[in-house]
Amino acid sequence: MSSRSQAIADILTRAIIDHRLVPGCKLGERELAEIFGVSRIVVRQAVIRLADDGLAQIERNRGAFVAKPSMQEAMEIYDALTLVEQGVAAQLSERLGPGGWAELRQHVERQRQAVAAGNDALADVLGQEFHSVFVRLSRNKVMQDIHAQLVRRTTLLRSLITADFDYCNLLDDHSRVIDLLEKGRLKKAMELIDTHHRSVVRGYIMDRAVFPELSPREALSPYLAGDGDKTDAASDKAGAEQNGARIYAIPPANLRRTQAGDP
Amino acid sequence: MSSRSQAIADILTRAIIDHRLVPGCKLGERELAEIFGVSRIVVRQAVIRLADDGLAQIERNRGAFVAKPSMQEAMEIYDALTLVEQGVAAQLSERLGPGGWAELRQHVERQRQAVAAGNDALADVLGQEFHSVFVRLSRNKVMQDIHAQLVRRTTLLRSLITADFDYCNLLDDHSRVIDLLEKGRLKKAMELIDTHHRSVVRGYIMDRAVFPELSPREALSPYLAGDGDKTDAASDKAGAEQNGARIYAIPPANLRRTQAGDP
DNA sequence: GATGTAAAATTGGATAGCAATTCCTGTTTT
DNA sequence: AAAACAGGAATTGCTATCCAATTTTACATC
Repeated sequence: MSSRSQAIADILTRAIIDHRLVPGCKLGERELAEIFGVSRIVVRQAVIRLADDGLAQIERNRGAFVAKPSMQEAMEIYDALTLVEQGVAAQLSERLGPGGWAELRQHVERQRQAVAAGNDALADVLGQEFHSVFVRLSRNKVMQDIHAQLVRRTTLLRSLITADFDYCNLLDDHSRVIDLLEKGRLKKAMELIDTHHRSVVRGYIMDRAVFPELSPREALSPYLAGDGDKTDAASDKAGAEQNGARIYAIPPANLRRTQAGDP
Repeated sequence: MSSRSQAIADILTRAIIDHRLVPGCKLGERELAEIFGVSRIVVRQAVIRLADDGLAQIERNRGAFVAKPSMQEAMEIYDALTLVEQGVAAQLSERLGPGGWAELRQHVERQRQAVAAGNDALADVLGQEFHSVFVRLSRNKVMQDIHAQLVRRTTLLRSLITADFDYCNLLDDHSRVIDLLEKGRLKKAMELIDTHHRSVVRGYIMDRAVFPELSPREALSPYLAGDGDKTDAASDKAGAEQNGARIYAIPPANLRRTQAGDP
């Protein structure tokens, strides 16, 4: 493995995008150091990584907190995401071979099955992953990293937001984008990507607690391997094994019946 | 000021984009700590920031080095930059008001004057800045940060590259892009952005030392405020005061007569 | 010259400690 | 009772020193 601080940064990132660490939550050095069983310095390095990623904010002499983006910043993030995905769409519409389209369709199909099976958590994750698969097909690792970062930030946004509108008309956006792109109707596809994101962001209402604020110790306990204090939080919130990858996030009630994970 | 490690990361970044610290250069903790007069830990934190930015590579138990991107990665970076700037162009063509176009033209004009005056160093910087101004007009800070990071990485690339082709036909690309966009000829403008970057990257020849490898101490001496050991490197390589901002980079001979700073 | 081994140097991390700043709390004042 | 204040507790940012693991270097051997 690389460095300890990277490992811890990864866990914190995971906890944030799982909505277990919510915006504004204090990331105290001493507390985290104790939780992870490392020195304060390692924690600090991990937090620096999070801050560079836009997931944490460091205030001098006050410490680090899970980032709490403003509505303005939320819109900018979605704008940037739209721009990136539209650009990738343009590239794919020219360059993608049959295998690529097939992979995308297969992914959508898997998600559809998950929805049909009522496995909301899985559907949620697959809905997010679609966008990553999409970008991965551009075969540009730099672009992938940028996109992944933006997606993480949109996921963070969803922690402090209630999306109280009808998601149903977004359900088929993914497959429609694929169809349009493969047919070469790029402009239409790009518009769809735009409205897709726009309708998501329009539904946002901020300044309203959506996810419960857990203490860092509660929030992080499911991710700790050895010394798992088998607290309540670990057993009833985490779980859901799929494809060898653990899926910790279970969307809360207000997102359950929808395609909420979709940026 | 924010943190000490951030300040040091900024200086190192500056030194890298000024081609004073070249790819592959070892960033030893002890050495840098001594140079900056801080503890090793602060240096490590700074280097983590650089690594997150793609400007350094950290190898476990071996230390940090200025990043040495492969040709593949170089092309991906330019592809990503193209994608971003095309996207911004599309936004600006719809949304930008007269004041914005004027600002862009004014910037180009300043660069033209610098070229005419033979101030290659300034022209170089202005050529780079144009792209940043362009993106700033999108009024999206998130996008700006992503773009700035990509520009830094292209600048890093130019450290290990010789651009031995004719830049002359790129000289007016900026103003042509402005003209096309203002006239609503978006597609043409996007093509021009693409060919602009493509012709730059096509001229690259890698695996050839372009900039001399200085020791970190030599490379960093111009940036240190107080304890400036007035070594030779400081006096003959750095300087050039302009607009209140110090411009340390003087392009070497092979880039001098061109618009080399242009990503 | 190639190879193997011991010494030196370097990294990643732990720990203890210190000045500066911020937070908290209890008291005083209005 | 509410506001203002003061001082101690807690936290951060950083230094210094130490240690194990790993890598690099130097040297000796084949």
